[in-house]
Amino acid sequence: MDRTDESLIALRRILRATELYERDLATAAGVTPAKLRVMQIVQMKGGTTTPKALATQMGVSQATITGLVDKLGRDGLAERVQSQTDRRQVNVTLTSRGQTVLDSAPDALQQRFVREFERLENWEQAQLLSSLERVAAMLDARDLDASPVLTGGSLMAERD
Amino acid sequence: MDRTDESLIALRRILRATELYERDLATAAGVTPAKLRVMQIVQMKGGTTTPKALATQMGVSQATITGLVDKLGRDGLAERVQSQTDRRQVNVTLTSRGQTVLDSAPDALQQRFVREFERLENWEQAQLLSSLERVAAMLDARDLDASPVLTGGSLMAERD
DNA sequence: AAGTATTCTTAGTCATGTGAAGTAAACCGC
DNA sequence: GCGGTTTACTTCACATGACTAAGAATACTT
Repeated sequence: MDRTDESLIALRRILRATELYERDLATAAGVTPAKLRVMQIVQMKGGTTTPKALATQMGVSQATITGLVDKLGRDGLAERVQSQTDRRQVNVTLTSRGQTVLDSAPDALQQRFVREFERLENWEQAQLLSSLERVAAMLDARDLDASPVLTGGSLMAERD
Repeated sequence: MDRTDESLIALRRILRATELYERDLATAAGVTPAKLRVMQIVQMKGGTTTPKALATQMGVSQATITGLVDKLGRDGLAERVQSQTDRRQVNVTLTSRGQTVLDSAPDALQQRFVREFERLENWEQAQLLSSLERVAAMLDARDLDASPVLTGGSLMAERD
């Protein structure tokens, strides 16, 4: 078996481990993965964002975000506030309960990766970082030559 | 920003890119991601496997596999065959149409990663492989001390 | 042979995602 | 400032993927 295959296998293990772990973590925190992700992004954006931004960030449609925000609202974890400057817009913010829940539900990757990573030697950390960024760039490239045509709609849409 | 954070960001980019890409690819092939995954695993296992093995491999319950195999059957992409040796067991195989579809829907990671990977210098490949395996080991539950219980039902979330 | 364990399916439920169609506000050209 | 277009979001109907609980059939163990 060559290195390409082995690398792919390692990559799949990473994806799989993360996916499974995220599910469990969300269950433990009493929120579903998608809702947790929304809350994390809201926090990351400084405590308030629009559905539009959430949809872009998460790579899903606005309709999906509407549903998630509805549920977060019902759970008392987030709120909608009409924007003053543009009344079409809605700002999503966390309630204090939402904050609490979020703080108690550490990020899946965070939890699992950080602990191990910080245990490594300096040079190892440097090498891992460099490799991960390399791989990310390889996968994330939006300017793929001869990229296979995928779906209708703008696939090459967004990033961050 | 320190290396830990940067590494996490890179890791997330990898996860996100893969997730989005997989969706598009499955859509383009006319199958859903989960069904595609099932077909890929069947092929990987040499053309036939049991639901049990699929469930384990995918990290999902058997009931889920039953549903997916039902749908693949309805679509004419896979078939169930009673095992001769153990009549509780079922062997899932691809139909020839299933084969065709699978061949025309290259693996998401494959597609995107291989092309870039094989372009790298020898030493770079070696380093990436080593790093990826390292990260996979870090994330993989099996290798974690005090790993949180992952299986169904109650999860005692541990906090550091 | 009886009891237990394993493999799979069925049934019911829930979460996540979509597209299409609708509403309301903002923007643009004149 | 009016009319048309674009943008931001919601609603609705529906597909997919996942779970648990319970059941049926077969195999294994003592």
